[in-house]
Amino acid sequence: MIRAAPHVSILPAGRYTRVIDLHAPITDMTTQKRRRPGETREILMEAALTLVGRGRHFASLGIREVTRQAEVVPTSFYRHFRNMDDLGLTLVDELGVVLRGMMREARANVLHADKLMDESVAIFVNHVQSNRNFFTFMAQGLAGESQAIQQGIRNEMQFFASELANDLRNLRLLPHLSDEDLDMACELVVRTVAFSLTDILSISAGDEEELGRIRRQTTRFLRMIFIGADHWQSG
Amino acid sequence: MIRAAPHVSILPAGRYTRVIDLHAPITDMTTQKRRRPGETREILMEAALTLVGRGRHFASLGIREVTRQAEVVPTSFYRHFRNMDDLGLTLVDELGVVLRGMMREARANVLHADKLMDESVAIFVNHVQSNRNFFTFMAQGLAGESQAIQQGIRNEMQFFASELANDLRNLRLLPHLSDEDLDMACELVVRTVAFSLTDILSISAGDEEELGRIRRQTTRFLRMIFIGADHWQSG
DNA sequence: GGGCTTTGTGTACAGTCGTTCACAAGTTGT
DNA sequence: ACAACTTGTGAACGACTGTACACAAAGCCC
Repeated sequence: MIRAAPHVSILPAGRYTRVIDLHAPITDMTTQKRRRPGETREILMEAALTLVGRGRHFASLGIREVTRQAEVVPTSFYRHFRNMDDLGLTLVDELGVVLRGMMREARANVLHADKLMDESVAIFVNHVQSNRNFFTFMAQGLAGESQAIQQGIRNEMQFFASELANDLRNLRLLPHLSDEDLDMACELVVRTVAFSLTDILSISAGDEEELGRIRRQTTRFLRMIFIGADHWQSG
Repeated sequence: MIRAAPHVSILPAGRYTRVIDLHAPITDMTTQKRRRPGETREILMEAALTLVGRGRHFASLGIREVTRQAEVVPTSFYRHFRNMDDLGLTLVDELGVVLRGMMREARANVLHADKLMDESVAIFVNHVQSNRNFFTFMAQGLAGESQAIQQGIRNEMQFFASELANDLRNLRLLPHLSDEDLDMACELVVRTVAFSLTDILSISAGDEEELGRIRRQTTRFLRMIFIGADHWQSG
């Protein structure tokens, strides 16, 4: 187990204020305590994601560690979550929001069937880069410790696949495929992209060259799958 | 973080003997201490795998926890491994052995091209079932905490893919594919199978019905990829 | 037999963990 | 305005953590 070095607090033990709001009305700073409702909750989730993005595995995070990163007292955690699993499930929910946003963007931008794959892969890669921590959490969760989180992420992926199948149906691509076969093909697509996710996450954040390689490889994977689907005959 | 219930030791603190060897020469049991060289090392690795198989994530395992499962005193750990990462890397090495065994069996049994996929998938599923803990460790490691373990597993997969490409070349399947394209297709195959691995691990051990569904789905995935590869034209 | 090396053991220490509790401060409802 | 509720705080607990050290027992080499 990799443990962080013993924590040496520079700040005095006590109340922390996360940001200094310059626009706040002038009040007695020493008595200011309350945040926007739900803000601490978000801060805790953000803190967990930050630690995950820093290389830690979600399964190895502890309550104290998260609250420390969030600059909140450990007891505060229980005001918002029952345990780390609970926090993880909430993260899965937000992951769903991120994925839906990605889907929306893909639907809006991918207009020409001939560039469908290049553009979709590009959108995916961009979303992964701008939500790196979220996607790291997703990749970890697929083989994670909590059955519930695992199932949640799996559900998100299946939903994504079925939406993709709907879109392809509407676009009249692969028209000779039965609904079932189209679902299958889309499931394969989503899995392939999800695996590329781990490729992206394994390279350092700014390595454009390697990123291009992954982008090309993923596109070729998808192309091969689509060719297979195009020549597929059910039975 | 999910913690086990506080450990209550039933045995008195002290030396433990893993198995009572009835065929051992009669000796003073109180002075028997030495094991077969390297045995404790194996016991520790086995203990880690057992915990992983029991649902824990490798990243969340601690030295004390592993030694407790191994029925060995915590300090013994350091006689064999520098830390948990070190143990993990050794597990990756053994994982390679398991994978090579699987490859050997596939090569020996898959003689007819027409049944290639069904038989290969069956062999894979069998190996996963008889080495469940190892494969769970593999699935976890793909998005794990340790970069080194992650890279190790990735390397094993790439080696597997390149061996598969060699076999397909020798079998004169997909003869029109360039070496590069064949490698690509095999990489996609290995990834697809690896993802099915997480499916298998997510169902309960004896669920034959669900297992059959996964087997069928994986076979269909592979068939689609091969059809795609068959109609692939490089460029 | 005597020394050297390897392996397992017991003790110990300082630090971290999850969780409980009583209390303070702010928010909301009336 | 006052009560009820929600949220943040600090101290405290017992258990567990990784790791260091000195020592004992067994195998190995000469």
